[in-house]
Amino acid sequence: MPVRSYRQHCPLAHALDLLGERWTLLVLRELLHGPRRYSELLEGLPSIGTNLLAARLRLLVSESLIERVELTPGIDAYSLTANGRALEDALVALARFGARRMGTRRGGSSIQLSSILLALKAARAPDASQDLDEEYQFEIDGAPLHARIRGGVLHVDSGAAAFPVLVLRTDKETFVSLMSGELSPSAAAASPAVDLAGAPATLERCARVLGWSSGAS
Amino acid sequence: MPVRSYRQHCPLAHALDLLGERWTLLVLRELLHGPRRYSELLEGLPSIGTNLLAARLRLLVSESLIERVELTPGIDAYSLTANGRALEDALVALARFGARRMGTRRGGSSIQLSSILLALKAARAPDASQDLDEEYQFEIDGAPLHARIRGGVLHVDSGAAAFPVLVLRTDKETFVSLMSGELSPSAAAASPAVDLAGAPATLERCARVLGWSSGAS
DNA sequence: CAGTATCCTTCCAGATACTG
DNA sequence: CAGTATCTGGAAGGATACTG
Repeated sequence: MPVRSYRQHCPLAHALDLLGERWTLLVLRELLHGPRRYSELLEGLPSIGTNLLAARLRLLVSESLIERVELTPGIDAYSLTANGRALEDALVALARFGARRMGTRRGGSSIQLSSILLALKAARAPDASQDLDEEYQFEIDGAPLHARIRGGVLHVDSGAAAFPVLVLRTDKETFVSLMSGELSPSAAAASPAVDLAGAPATLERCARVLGWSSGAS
Repeated sequence: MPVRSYRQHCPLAHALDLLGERWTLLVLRELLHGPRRYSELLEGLPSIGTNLLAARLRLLVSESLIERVELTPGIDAYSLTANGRALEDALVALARFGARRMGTRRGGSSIQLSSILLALKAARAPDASQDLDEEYQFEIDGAPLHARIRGGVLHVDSGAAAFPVLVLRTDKETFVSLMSGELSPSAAAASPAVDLAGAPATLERCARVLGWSSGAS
């Protein structure tokens, strides 16, 4: 237990005793979509400071929310345990709250791929998408991810889709401005920074399903 | 924006910029179940220190997650705004995580009524309760609260139930040991610290529905 | 690459005194 | 009652130099 505990018999206080320190939840965000090496974590968490990252990893390992794994012989990394994966709902719920008040991008802020994935997971499909069953694939700075809508439920993960109705290749900055509504789907389809396979109308539908602000409520 | 920001364009980082400081989420927990006066908040957050509570309240008001309201003429209090209420899902998700690793009560830890309410909201009804439709009422140190199960969905709130199949009066400590499984429903029914209206079998069912550990998985 | 070690700054806990 | 103001020790955080 951390030295600084709330000392309340409360599930929330207990969770915060564990996770409430600075950076902890962002480290878990980085690991939410697969194992990461120490140096990759440093990249994804600009300005964390090596001592803090090491301290957080030590804590999370000791609480068995994460574990060291051998990625390939000689290369090891950190990976979520089943206990750690149980936090996904909480991270998504917090992200959903944060997304509502985030607005368009602020100058000087960096963009992580893990943030984009989390933002996609935090989206809620509108009621109107109840009867859709299709997949969208994105490639952001070369990294593939996909979203599937089926029965009104959205499922997002990294990796390629099996039968996407749309493939959109672009960079992080452009994708973020698309999500925020700053860049409309039609403008994106025409943009030289975007490589789109699929009809522009499909991209419009995708934007509505994922709640990209230009179309939705 | 706080001085210490993560400066990432990420919905989670954004939420934590706002809520990540110590005490902030616990203040919101206290307000989740109704308006509270400054002195009531101090009671519910032992050891917070008047300056920190004032600082957190100032921040939350300025971000319009809470607002001052006049409870009765001359008496004012703090209350969640609609924006603040949007955090309930996140608090419940974190509490659900915390509950899994909380175990039985630690010596020296205090118990707040708001924590009990949150813990009840974090419960998930088992599949077996799909066909139940009933209400349970609790009175903990005199404060009424209730849980309703219907269609497999659990709804918990403060206040009295309309047609409870069970009324259980006790103190916070006993109720907590009941929730943790330390005290079995049958032992509780016989305990002098508990005043139960309703069949012991009903209390057993209630304990299963609310996931009190002795019966459930 | 994967961390420790170090130094310095900022924040927090706890106490207490004061104001309208 | 509902705060604000001030103080002090200690813990956490930030930056960077260093090591196996």
